[in-house]
Amino acid sequence: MDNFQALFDYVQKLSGQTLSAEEKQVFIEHFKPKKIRKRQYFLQEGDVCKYTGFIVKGAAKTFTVDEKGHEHILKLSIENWWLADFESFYKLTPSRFNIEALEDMEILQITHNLVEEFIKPIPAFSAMQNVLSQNNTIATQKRMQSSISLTGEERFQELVNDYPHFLQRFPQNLIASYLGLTPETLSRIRKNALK
Amino acid sequence: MDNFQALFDYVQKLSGQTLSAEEKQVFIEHFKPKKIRKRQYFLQEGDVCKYTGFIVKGAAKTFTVDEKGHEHILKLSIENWWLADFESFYKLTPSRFNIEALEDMEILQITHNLVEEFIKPIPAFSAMQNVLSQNNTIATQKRMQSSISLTGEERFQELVNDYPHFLQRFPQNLIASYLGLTPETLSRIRKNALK
DNA sequence: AAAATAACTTGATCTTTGTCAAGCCTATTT
DNA sequence: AAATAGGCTTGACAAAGATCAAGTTATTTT
Repeated sequence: MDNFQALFDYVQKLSGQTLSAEEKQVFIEHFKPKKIRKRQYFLQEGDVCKYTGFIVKGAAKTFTVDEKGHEHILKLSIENWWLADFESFYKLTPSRFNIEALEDMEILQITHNLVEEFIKPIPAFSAMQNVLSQNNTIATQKRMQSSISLTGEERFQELVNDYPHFLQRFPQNLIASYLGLTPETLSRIRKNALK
Repeated sequence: MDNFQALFDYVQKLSGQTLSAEEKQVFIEHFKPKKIRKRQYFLQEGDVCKYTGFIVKGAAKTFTVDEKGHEHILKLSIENWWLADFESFYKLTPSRFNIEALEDMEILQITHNLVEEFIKPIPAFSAMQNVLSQNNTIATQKRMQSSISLTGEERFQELVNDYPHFLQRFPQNLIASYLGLTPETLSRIRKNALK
């Protein structure tokens, strides 16, 4: 179960606690390894997000499609992130989002019920959840602040500073969408920035 | 301690649990009632946010000021919300935000340490925190999605649907800033919408 | 290697939003 | 009652960003 090492490392790092052999066994028994091929959907708009998946390898985008057929990317997710539309996952309501693999992926997936029953009782896991929730609140707040107060060019600069590896990994049309810009506009912004 | 009833109701409602008399006493012993007058600051940019406050009465804005001196409102908070810059509150780092009372306020405030030591051990409280954190994740995600994919007019319409009481309660220049628009643009949007 | 697909760039033009300035209400405050 | 401040609106203009169309360069796929 080589896949699980990444998950154990992640839980232990974020929680600052160690997992016993028994606890690791609980993870192995309830998380299911799954492969998702590039362009395959993890979640389709209108479906309930029954699983959350820990990304061992690969990357995905979470997006909506508007009436004009344009994609808007809410999230870009890579290794050591949790894949899900949490609104749908928590409430079991139909999702407004699509989640699609951008590369071949390996994930460890689990349902909400199994998390609640078997995984949350593990202290390191619930400690991890608290830390994760704080980090998320902070990151989303920053992104929201940028969105209401910065220009496209400034938001791009911030992305370059905060997540430089995203630029290596994802094509610019996806980055543009994530920033709330068209690909054309981002192309021009980059051109102007080379002064 | 009439003030505390709002807090008890809130914790019980969100957690779906009841508070015993002893637990209520713990709240009363550690939360300090505080009045904040209109235009007074709860937090100044550069200071550490040492307290979080439960709003019993009144309203506040959380905002930054850019180099041109323009305000950008990240949050508008009213009764039954928690007042804080959570990044600063959790990490005890200097805040990038200001929080200022828009009306005379009554809050119940407490430090991070006291929450951790005395309040979090109360099961209803930590259950409330989990629910709150989920609600927050969902709401912020929705706002972010709107911000990258909708026009100003559409974002305004969404606000009208989701938080109609905000329009009654706050002047339009604050609403505009919250939406990432100038007051002039929002004024024109409203004018055009009356067709 | 050829074909097909996806990604990036550039130009021309249109739309949305911001900026600056002025005027008008409507509450406070004095 | 006069004065002041805060908030709303409108106009003229500027800037940022979107759209449409075309052409180019890379990557995959066959």
